[in-house]
Amino acid sequence: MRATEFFAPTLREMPAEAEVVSHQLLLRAGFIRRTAAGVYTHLPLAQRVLKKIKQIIREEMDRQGGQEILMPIIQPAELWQESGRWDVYGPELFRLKDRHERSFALGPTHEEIVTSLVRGEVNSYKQLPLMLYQIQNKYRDERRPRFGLMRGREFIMKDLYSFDRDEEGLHVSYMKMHEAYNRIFQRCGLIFRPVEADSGAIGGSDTHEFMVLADSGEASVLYCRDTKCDYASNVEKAAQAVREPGEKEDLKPIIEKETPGCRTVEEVTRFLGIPPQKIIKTLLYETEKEVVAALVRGDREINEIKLLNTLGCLRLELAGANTVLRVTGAPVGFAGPVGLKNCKIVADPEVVLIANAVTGANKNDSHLLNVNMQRDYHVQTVSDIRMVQAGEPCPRCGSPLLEAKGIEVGQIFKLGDKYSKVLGANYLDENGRSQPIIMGCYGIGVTRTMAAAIEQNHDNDGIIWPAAIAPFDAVIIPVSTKDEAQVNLAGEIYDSLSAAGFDVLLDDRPERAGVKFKDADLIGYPLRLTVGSRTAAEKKVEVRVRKTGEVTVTAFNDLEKRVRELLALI
RNA sequence: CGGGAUGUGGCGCAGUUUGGCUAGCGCGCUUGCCUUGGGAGCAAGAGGCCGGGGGUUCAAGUCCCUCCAUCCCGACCA
Repeated sequence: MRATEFFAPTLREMPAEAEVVSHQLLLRAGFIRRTAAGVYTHLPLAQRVLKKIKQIIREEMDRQGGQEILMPIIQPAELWQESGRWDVYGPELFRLKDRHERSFALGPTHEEIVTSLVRGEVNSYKQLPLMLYQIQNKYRDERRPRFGLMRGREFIMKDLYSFDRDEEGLHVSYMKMHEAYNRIFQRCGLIFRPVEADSGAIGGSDTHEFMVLADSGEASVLYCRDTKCDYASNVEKAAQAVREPGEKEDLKPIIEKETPGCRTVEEVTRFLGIPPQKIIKTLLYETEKEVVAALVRGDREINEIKLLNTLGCLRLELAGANTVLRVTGAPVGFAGPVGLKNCKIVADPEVVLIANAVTGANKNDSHLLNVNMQRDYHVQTVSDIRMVQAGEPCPRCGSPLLEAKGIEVGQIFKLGDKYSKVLGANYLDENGRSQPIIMGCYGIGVTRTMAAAIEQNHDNDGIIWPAAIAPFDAVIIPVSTKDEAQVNLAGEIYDSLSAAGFDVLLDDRPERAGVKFKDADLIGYPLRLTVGSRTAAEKKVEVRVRKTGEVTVTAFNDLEKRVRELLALI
């Protein structure tokens, strides 16, 4: 491809609408343009990168036995009503009507479609296992699309669905996808981690998220410092390590103490001169069924996802001031478990271990000292309901946990019979018995992976593409387009590298060298091949590695070999 | 959905407070000259329903009402 014919409109200045690096650089370097909020047009550069990512994905899906199909974006409402998600999915589902007033949705995911396909075609255990996938646009009417391609309303996703006879079969399929995902992101040149994750509303099943580590990531990941231990988890899910009971302390008599205006843990610790570890923090939550008091140590934060899973409820929110007053008899800030009635109490295991604790007295401006579980109060449930923090011991090996920010680029999920049951996707086993097909689903955000690669690989000058997904392997820059020797040599290089199978861009624009260098750095070609007066006469080429800035001079005859070597290293 | 901000040539912005006559600047774009190793220089040009609608006024980019769009923070997110 020649730059004079190539559509890659770069911008000198940073567009005002972009905040995150990947968004800024994708716009500036001429990869994308915004069409509507959260909806983008992919220009040739982006399309090239996406093609390479998709190709890697296809190869790895096929290697594990996946078969590519293409399902419709437009999905009939009936199927969604059948699965129950027409009502559950909410406003995030793009809905539309045809001229006959029939309702449709733009697919945010394809469990309904694929399950309905399989239920019609698969009847026997002999047809299982089966893995079907597609790479296609997805639609989610996000409340707030943001960060460019990181969270759009239209995005490209690979989704594979596995169909097995039983849980064992599902586990095999799941591990195949786990392996495939590791290979995919590795091949894309990304630094990532598979982490344990919360399974959300579906509950109970295994799920892993694949996180590209980058400071701009929206998710927090905890992982074991010991590289031999592979524990890594989304903070939402991270379990606290089992703790030994501390030194025994004699139980002291309970005392009520006035603590005027001390509502927060910090205020109470300062007023009473005690460490926050001695405080039981009591938070009231409302679910769709009841009011619940959640107890954690004063220096800890509640993990609402864990609490929600513990309670088995659908909705959970912090109780308002009126509810707190009604249930505890005191304003917000003085709740405690002692004497608390008409309210379920859930405690974190750490709370059990606190001897002579301080809690709210359920009375304005008062706290209780020397409170002890069993003697002074009882709880219905003891369960891990708090956030784990960096530095705490790994639940598997005890080494300290480290924290990192991650961008979720993929998730693999054991669905079980959730969709097969409601949609009636069954097969006959060897005994002629009808059984629900056991399913799994496995997604990769393709456009998000492109953005994540930039978040992880850029500098002040622009993008630094990993070679495997770069739009071109190299750019060839003749310093002066008026120097015939340079132009001819650049042309020869272009022809020979193209013939050797490389993707190369010849920057034949009649621009000054500086302009072409700046654009090359911005767009992020892994290699830059400069043909200038210094070297052209000897038929030599300067090879510059974008990532390291390293420059070497190579004879034209050795260039193909040199390029191959360098690309393999990057 | 709550809070905040912004809409003026392709991009980045000034002008709006205090209404005034022909709407500016930088970059980019076109043509010519010149230049060619890190976004050169000179000259001449093209390009604007000042987000839309309604209103106030002799007069609106500027004031009022309303709608829309976009971005940021939060809440939310199989």
